[in-house]
Amino acid sequence: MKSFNQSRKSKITPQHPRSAARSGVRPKRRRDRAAKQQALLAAAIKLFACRGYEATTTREIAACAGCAEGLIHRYFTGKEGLLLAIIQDRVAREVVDLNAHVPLAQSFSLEFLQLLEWELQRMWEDRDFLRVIIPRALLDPEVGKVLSRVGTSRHADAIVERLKHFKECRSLTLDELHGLARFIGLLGFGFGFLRPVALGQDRARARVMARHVAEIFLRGV
Amino acid sequence: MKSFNQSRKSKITPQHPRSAARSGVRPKRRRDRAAKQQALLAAAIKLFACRGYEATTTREIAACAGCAEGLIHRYFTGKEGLLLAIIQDRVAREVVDLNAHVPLAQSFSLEFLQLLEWELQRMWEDRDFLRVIIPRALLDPEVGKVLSRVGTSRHADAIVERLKHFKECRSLTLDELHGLARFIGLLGFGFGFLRPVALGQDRARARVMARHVAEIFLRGV
Amino acid sequence: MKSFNQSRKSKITPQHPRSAARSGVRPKRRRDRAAKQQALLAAAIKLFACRGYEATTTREIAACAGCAEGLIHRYFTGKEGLLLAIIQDRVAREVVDLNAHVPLAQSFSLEFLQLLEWELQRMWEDRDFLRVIIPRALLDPEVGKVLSRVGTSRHADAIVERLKHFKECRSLTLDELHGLARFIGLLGFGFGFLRPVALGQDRARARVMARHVAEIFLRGV
Amino acid sequence: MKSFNQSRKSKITPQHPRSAARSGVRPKRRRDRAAKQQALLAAAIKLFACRGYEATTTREIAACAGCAEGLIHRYFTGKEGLLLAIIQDRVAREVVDLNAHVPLAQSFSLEFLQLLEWELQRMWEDRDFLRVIIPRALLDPEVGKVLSRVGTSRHADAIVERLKHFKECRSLTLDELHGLARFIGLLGFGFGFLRPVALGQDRARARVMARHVAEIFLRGV
DNA sequence: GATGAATGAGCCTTCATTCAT
DNA sequence: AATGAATGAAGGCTCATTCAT
Repeated sequence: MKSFNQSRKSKITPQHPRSAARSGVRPKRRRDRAAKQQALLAAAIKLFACRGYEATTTREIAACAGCAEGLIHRYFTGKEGLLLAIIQDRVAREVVDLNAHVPLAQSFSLEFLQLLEWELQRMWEDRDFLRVIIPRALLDPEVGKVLSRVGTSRHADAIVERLKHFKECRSLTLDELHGLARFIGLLGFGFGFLRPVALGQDRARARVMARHVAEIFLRGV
Repeated sequence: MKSFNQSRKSKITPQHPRSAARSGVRPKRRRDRAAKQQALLAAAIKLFACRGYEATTTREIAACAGCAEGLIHRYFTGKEGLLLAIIQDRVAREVVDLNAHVPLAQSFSLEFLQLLEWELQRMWEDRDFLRVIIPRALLDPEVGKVLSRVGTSRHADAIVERLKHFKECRSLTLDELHGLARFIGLLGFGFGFLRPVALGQDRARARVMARHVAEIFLRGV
Repeated sequence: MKSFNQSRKSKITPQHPRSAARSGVRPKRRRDRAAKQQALLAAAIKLFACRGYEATTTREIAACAGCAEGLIHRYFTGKEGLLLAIIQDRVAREVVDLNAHVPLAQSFSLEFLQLLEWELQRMWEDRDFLRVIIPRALLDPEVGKVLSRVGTSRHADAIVERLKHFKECRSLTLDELHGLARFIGLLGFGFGFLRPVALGQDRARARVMARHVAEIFLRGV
Repeated sequence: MKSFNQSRKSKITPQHPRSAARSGVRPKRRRDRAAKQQALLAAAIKLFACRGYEATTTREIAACAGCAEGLIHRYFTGKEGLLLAIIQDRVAREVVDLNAHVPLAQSFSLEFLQLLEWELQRMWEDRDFLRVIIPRALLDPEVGKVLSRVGTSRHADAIVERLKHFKECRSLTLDELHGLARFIGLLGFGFGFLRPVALGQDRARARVMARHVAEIFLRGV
């Protein structure tokens, strides 16, 4: 009975192509290997997202990735290892820096709406990953923690830092600020992912709804 | 590579009817269709919630319900039918009447907080159902529609009606009132279900966060 | 492991309605019982013939006979007992007397053709029974013996007796006469049953073929 | 109520590859697709013949063939596919050439008896196949057609060609020649297969009967 | 190292049989 | 006595995993 993170024999060491380039020895081979691993990860996330983890067969994944079924076990020690690798791959991937892309807005309200927009966008872009990981998070607390770190608290601190710049937030405790940041994330999750993806709502409509709720919140009673 | 969920394969102790669990005594089969159906539904939702739909076997469900496997097929025409029955059962069940249980508060603020509390509570109580249905909704658009009706717009109208009683809401359009209801519902879902259940956050802490956000809103930003 | 005939607990005693009429006690009840038994036998032979023994469910038989599934077990001690009962029922049934229906022909040739015609007819009429029993006979030697007694040697002796009347047969040994009788039966079986039923050949055509072969045989080389 | 066929449920001793039957030694799985396919076909025809198609389990077939159950589905797409494969295999197999094995006899009479002998022999050799296919033909018209082609008209043409060499047949029409061939085939089927296999008659006795009929025919009635 | 053929445990489902009503 | 609801053993089949090539 192994826990989520202690992947005993896993050789998942992401094996980035460029690290192979360092040594002149057989770079082709290593590039192939890394390419196949990526192909498997991509195939797996795509199939897990649209069929579900259990309903996807390793045969399908291998076929979709264009390589042999046995590689799933060699590289990732099985189907479940592939799922772990998907998560770790996402965790390892450089999180796109909010601050580098979105300059601070002029006012608290604008900033709030801007952050919401950013979240809506991110959630939509991550939808395949979320479709895979949410069902797992509902089953396995360990996965939930990872999701929490990666998916939810990801920008939380960054958002808190940004909000601190506004006078409206001066009077808020740190706890309240975190609550606020989480709320923005929640709006993003609910209207950027859940409604369009799970509930089949039109995405544009969901976005309007999100702004609607945000505006009510900002205007106050 | 073992399972994520450490209890995935744990034996379910057969829940034999009543206290006739004394060893050696065959449980004297009874004819109680309604009771068996309920037992199966209860066992199924419990197991689906903690192991996932696919990973739960009909054998386990029957054992947990204390009846024969064949009944799943007789009553619900199979495992999938059992899932549908769980959903329909929930849909059909008279939604516990908000108004009958929670008297209107004295002020808008108190009412708002009270409704939030109610939602947090409801989401927590429904957590098993949500754990089952959310993963399905991510795979099957049809299920998504049901979840939309049941899970999201459930109390929306009732909440709107209640809010109308307060002078603070007089100036709001119906759309805005619905936005307000959605706001409460989202807080309930996010902090009453998602955070404690999926992300493993302490429930009390999640509740505090929800109140923080509500208070900021009520106080005005 | 029980043999074919020792039906230990079977109460298959054909229970003819008229034997019930003898005693004035509850004749209705007994008629019902006998009627249900006959209905079950009829339903079973029909379904066994068109779906096969294994592919027919006791549920179907009961439904087709218009009575409860449990009766199959009460009356015939199960599905297999029903099959035995079908066979015994057929064995017990008074064999239609060849001599009473078909007067001796004027010549050997006419007699031969007349007997062939009779066999073709009998086989066709018995086709449902044959469809049931032949597959069983191929599996179980005991059934084969019954079939042999009932189906093949049935008229053999009668036929031999009739053939003895013709001068053409004077020179034949008893063994040869039996061979001849079996040959007539074989023609009947092949062209009266197997070809139309198993090989899907047009019945009229099969009959013509049979006569053709018979004529060649009679004409000699 | 036990089964008709006393050996119905007897365990089939797993026929592990070669003499590696020494206990404890895992049979060192080999890749020999063609051999495994043949082993499965052989096991299936044997078991189908003695237990019947429905009563034979895929588990038994695999055990008897000394390979894994899954292969039945991989190679033949299931139990039914295995049955079809048995039929196709038989159809495809080059019919042992009558002419290559049996030289034309000196006279018509000798040729007739020789052909009869050949048919009796062939039917006996094909008995397992016939035991499998006849019950199927009684259920499925499609199978009937195959049986018709393979089992009945198989040598008809070859026989007709051979008979043409004899002066006794000069005066016969083609139709009559085919009648003659059918006569021989029917004797072969009836006395070479049906009587010994289905009716449990001694094989030698059945053969004598067949010769009696043939001799009567040859001698002229 | 890569491949995919072979394995076999375990799944959902069917259905003859039992037995409470 | 008759019913049909409940039982549970056993079936065909799938598919993650192993391992000969």
